[in-house]
Amino acid sequence: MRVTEFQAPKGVPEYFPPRSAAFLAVREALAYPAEHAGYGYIELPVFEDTALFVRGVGESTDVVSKEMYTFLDRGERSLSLRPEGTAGVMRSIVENRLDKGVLPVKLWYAGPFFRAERPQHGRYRQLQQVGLEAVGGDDPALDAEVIALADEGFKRLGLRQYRLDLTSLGCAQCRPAYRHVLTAFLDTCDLDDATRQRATVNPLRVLDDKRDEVQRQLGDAPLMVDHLCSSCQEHYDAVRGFLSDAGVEWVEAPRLVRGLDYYTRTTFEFTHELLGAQSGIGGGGRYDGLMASVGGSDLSGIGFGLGTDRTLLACEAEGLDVGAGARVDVFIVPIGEAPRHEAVRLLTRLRQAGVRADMAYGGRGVKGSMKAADRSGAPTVVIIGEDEVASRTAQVKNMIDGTQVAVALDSLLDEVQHRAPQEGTS
RNA sequence: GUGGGUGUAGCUCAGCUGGUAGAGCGCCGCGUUGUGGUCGCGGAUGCCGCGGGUUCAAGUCCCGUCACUCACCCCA
Repeated sequence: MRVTEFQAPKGVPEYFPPRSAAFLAVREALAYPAEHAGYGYIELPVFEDTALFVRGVGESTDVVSKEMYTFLDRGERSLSLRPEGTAGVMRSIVENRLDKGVLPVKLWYAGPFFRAERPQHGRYRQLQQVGLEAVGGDDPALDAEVIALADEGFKRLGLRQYRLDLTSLGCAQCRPAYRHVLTAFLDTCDLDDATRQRATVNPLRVLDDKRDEVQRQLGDAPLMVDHLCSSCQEHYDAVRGFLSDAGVEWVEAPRLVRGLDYYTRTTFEFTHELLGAQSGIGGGGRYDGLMASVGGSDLSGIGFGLGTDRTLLACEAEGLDVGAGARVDVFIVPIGEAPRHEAVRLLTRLRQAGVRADMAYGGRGVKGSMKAADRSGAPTVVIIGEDEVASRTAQVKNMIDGTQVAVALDSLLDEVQHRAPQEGTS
C-alpha cells in the first residue's frame, strides 16, 4: 500500500533493524578471510568512465550491452555506475602504479554495484558485493587461495547447503580452436533464433541453457576441458591439487559459463540450493588479458565477487541467525527528573568506558521504561529513582533471572563491566 | 525485454457465488503506590493500490493503470 509520496527506486533492497545487523554480519564474515590473508582494502569510485567497462568487461556481454546505468556528466563525459568490481580495480592498479610494486597485488573491496535488470528474488538493481583480486601472478596455488578464501567466508557464516562449481575456460591459445569446434557442433542442433543468435555472440553460453529441449541436444557437445592446451591442462591440474591441499571441496562443472568476457583458465561459481532461480552467491576466475586491455602491463590476475545480499538470503534460508543478539549491554531506567540527570551522567561514563548502553527516554512510566529496557535486549538494567540518588546508589537488575541488587554509583562502572560480555564474545 | 501471480490494519493473511470490513501477531493502556519478559482485560489503526465502468448496491464483477512478486533471459 502506498502511504508516502516517494518510494525507493525499483529493485533496490533496503536493510533496517533488525535485519540490517545480519547484513553487516554477512559482509564482515565475507571480508574477514581476505583481511586475514594479507589482502589490503581498496576503496573505489562507484562510477567510472563508461569505456572502462565496455573495454574491460566486454561489449558483447549482457551486463555491458543492456544493464548499465549510463549518464553524461556536465562535461559531456559518459560515465556508468559500476556493474562489477574487477575492471575498476584494474584501472586503479594501473593508474596508481601498484603493478610496479610488490607482486602479486592483493586487494579486497566491498560496496554497491548496479545493473538495470528486471528485479527478482535475490536479483537487485543495486547489489552489494564483497570482492577480492590477486594480480600479477599465474601461480595455480594463488587460484586455490582465492577460491579457498571465498569458501571460508561462507563457512564462517555456518552455511552448508552450497556448492562450488569449478572448471577451466582455457586461454587465448586453446579457446578459439575449441570455440570453433563448439560452433560447428551447435550448427547441427535444432535451436530457436534467439539461442542461435546467442551462439554467434558467445557459443559457450548455450551450454548452460536451462531448457530441457536444449539440454537434450547437448549431451555430446564438445567441452572446453577436453580441448585445453597442455599449458592450461597443467595449470588446471595444479589448481585442483592445491585446492585439495587447502581442504576445499568442489564439483567439476565443464559447462560452467560466466557472463563476463574476461575470464580465462580457472573459473568458479558458488551456488546455494535454497535460493531458487538466482542461486549464485559468488563467483570468479582468472583473467589473463584484462589488465592489458585497460592499458596496463600484461599481468594475469584472479579474483571473485561474493553477493552480500544473496548470502544473507542464503543464511536466512538455512535458518542461521546471523548477527543476532542484544544491541546494548546495559539499559538505564530513571524514575523522576533528578534521576534523569544522574542517568545521563552515568550513561555518558558507561559509553566512554566502551560499554554499550542506552536509556529510557520520553518520560514514560516505570512500566513503560522497563518494557523498553526489556526490548533493548540488554541483560543488565540499571534503575535510578529519587531514593537511589539520595543514597548514591542504583538498583542493578539481571534481566535473565530477575535478581536485583543495590550498587553504589561509584562502583557501578566496575559492576557493569564485570557483568557485560567480554570483548569478542558478542 | 518476454510471460505468470498478487495488491484488504505496522506485519502475515481471511473475507464463499456482489449487500458499506475480520483474525493472529505487533503496538498502546489497565491488573492501585517505583520493575520487563508469562497471563488476564481493554483500546487504537484501514481512501480494501489508484482511475474508470457495470449495478439500487463492489473489497468482491469488467477495463485500464501503477506497484510488488515469481519465472525466462542474465547474473552476485
